[in-house]
Amino acid sequence: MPSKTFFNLPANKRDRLIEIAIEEFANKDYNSASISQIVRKTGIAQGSLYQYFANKKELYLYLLNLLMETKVAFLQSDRESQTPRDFFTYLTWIFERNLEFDCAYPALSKLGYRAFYSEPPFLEVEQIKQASQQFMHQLVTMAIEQGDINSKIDRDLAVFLIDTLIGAIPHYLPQKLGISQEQLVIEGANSFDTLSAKSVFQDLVEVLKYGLAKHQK
Amino acid sequence: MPSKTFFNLPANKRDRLIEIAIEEFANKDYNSASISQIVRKTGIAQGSLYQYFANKKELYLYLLNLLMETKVAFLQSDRESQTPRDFFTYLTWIFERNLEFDCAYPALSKLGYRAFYSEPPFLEVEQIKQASQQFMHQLVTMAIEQGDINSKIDRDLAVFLIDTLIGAIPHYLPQKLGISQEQLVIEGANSFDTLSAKSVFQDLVEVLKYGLAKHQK
DNA sequence: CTATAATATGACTACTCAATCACATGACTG
DNA sequence: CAGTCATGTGATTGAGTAGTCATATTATAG
Repeated sequence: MPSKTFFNLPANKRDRLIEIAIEEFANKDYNSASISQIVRKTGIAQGSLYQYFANKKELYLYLLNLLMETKVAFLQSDRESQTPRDFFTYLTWIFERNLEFDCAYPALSKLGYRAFYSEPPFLEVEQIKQASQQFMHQLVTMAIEQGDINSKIDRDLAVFLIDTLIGAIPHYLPQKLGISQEQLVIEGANSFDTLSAKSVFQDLVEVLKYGLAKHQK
Repeated sequence: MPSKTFFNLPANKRDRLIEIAIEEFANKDYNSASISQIVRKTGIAQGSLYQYFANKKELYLYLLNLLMETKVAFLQSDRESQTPRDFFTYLTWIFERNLEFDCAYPALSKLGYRAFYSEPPFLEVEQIKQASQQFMHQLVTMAIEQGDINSKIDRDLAVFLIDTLIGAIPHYLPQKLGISQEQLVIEGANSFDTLSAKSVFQDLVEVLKYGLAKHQK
């Protein structure tokens, strides 16, 4: 969607623009994020940016797609993602891997949480969100077939539950582990105890497991 | 916090201002909500509004406090709220009563969801939010003492879970019951099947119950 | 009727914003 | 060298913003 000109840009200039744009949209919601600010920080002329991207929305959606691609690549890079296993073990892995991603790309992932778990500024965002929900829907369906999840349970409800919690855990984790968002962005994975984080995930998934599994009575 | 002048206002004028202001902050986040717009819609002079409220923030916090008071009054108005009972029955009641509140005060509650489940624009909002979380913390503590919740479970985690789901259910419910947000605002409680809504709540609480209760192994 | 205090008013300040455009610069080609 | 095309530039446009202030209106009291 960006213009050819954008891709002809020297890599360092392009990367710098992307990085600064991500930061802007990570720290402010779509309406408050400012093209002028991005232009000021990069040192690029305002007119130039509008030769790369038709408008604010196009830039934003480009970044959002970049996030999705980066995330898919990140998740697939882990060998373990291929090996099949019990749904709740897999879910724990998703939580852990998600956290790793957030530490590796803090600004990018913040942009994503803002996009998907606040009011989406326009339809396209909602569509991207629904695509990722559909993935969870498939997983849940498989989990039901495998017998990991009780077939009596409404699949939509299960998807809602899991998806909501995946989206909300970044609010809980820093508070629980006693670190601020800023620390996490600066120090990344070093700012907290990986084991405590994992144990939080395990506790959470445990609750989901007992809640969603087949239970007697 | 508003000025004396504000309270001296004829009731209909004051109410109209409040109503329009609530609508503005319900439909846009704090930064995008516009004082100019509120002034235009009410027909009140801009200078007048700034005699009632020192600034945008004061107006916003006034509305947020109004929400909290209204909600507390609403919940306490139900006799059932007094009768003690099992935690998960009570939780179901909270979900149901919450929905009733949302239908009774759609704009006001939307303002609240925006305030508490998006990035709070400033510290005061976070404090109000924490106050309401503390209430849930007490309930969970009691539930553990009563034996409704497994004492092995981290109370913070349980509070997080419940609070997150209470905040997220308004995203799920309209989608599940096949109605739009707008319909709900316009038609209120008539736009959906109350029984289906209740059954969604029961399913959800059931999951929480089995997830959080004492379970063998 | 007059003086004082309370309230209303909307033009105005100083600012930010997304987007545009006329022009400048550089690169490659014949 | 001239000509063409791609790209860069930042001042400008038009619209919006929160908040202020001098002035006007209204209410109250002596």
